[in-house]
Amino acid sequence: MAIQFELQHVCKQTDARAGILHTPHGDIHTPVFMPVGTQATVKALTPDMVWGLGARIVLSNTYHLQMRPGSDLIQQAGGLHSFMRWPGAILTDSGGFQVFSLEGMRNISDEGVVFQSHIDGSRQLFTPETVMGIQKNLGADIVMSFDECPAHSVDYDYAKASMHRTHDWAKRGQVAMHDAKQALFGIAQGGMYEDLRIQSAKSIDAMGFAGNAIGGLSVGEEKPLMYRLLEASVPHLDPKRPRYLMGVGSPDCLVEGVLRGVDMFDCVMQTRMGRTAAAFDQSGNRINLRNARFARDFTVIDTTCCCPACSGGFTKAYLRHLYMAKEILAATLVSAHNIAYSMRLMQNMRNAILHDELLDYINKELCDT
RNA sequence: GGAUGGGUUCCCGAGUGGCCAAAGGGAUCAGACUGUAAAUCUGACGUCGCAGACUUCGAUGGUUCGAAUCCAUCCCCAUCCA
Repeated sequence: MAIQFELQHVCKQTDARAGILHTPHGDIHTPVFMPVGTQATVKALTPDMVWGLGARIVLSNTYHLQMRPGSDLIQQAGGLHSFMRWPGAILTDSGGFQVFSLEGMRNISDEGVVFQSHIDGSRQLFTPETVMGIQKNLGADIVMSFDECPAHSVDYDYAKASMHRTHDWAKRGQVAMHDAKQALFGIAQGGMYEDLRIQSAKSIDAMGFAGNAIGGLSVGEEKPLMYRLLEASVPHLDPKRPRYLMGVGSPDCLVEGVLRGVDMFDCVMQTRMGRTAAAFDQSGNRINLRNARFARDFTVIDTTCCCPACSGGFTKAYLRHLYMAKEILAATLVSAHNIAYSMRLMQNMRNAILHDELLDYINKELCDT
């Protein structure tokens, strides 16, 4: 087996779980937040910084790397780990999300998706089979099924058809992917419809993937709806295998996801915010470091944080100055901070789960949630 | 002292009789950011307000129904000549 999931403990107060994901590139303690490095880099950070923040697995992206520099080049470089010099585990997303985000430049059919490259406009055909081939070249520890991530506004009929297509693609991907060193995860969809979500979770789970993901959430819907759909899905996903909520990672969503039994999360928010002057404060609220009120604030973002920005003594006034001056160090420091915040939140929740006191922890430390 | 070109809302800069509270940049202020087409995007930016009103284009005076735009005088800036 490429990976093995060891379920260590289920919290007695909640559905939250603690576990260890054993991968060819090391063990990952769950629940886990995975920083995103779409283009074979966690933006603004060096691999050793990412490692120093406690990350042992990062994401990368099939579509983006195939468009540039090409998966054959990366294979030639010895695979993605070697190419980007990341010693930990890697999960590659299939490009399913790009089907959604590049809307207007693609055409979906049952066969696959014809994309227009956002780089040079060239026509590209992505099918479950080609996507598996690309991911094989990249060589990540965990690879994702090619799925369709429909907009949250799609009607029932479309969501249903899209879900069936995603199931079909999942099966085809499974047939196409038979690399013993790579674990394939399936992705449940179902739009904003509870019955479809349940049906999809059951179908994907039954296909016997190494792990199960829930996709298509946090695409613009209200949070209570997202939580409801999550609650509908998770019980139908095998507890012995890891559960991955894709693309979700704001502090409140991390907590809500863990509470409902999710093990893995990823999100671009931490690093994007770092580049756009937003930071998580000690309570997980966003602050805008460009605000004039920080001009003479000579305190760090969070005195309890051990990230390079906070432990290094970089004050909010200094960070604001860097943003105003468009200095790239700001992106580095605050991206690191935001990831550190998320890693620490997950670590704390994990500890609480192991002691059957997750609710106590949440009530005590995160009363906002 | 002479010649020429200029002085526009925080800055740069368009505008040469009404469609001008005045293009466009920048700066500033605020907001957004969830499997990254994002070091990006959106809004505000003379004053008070809901429509609307009021005060602005170096200064003062004038022409005109109407002036940032035309005229007169003055003040300042740049370059060149003495």
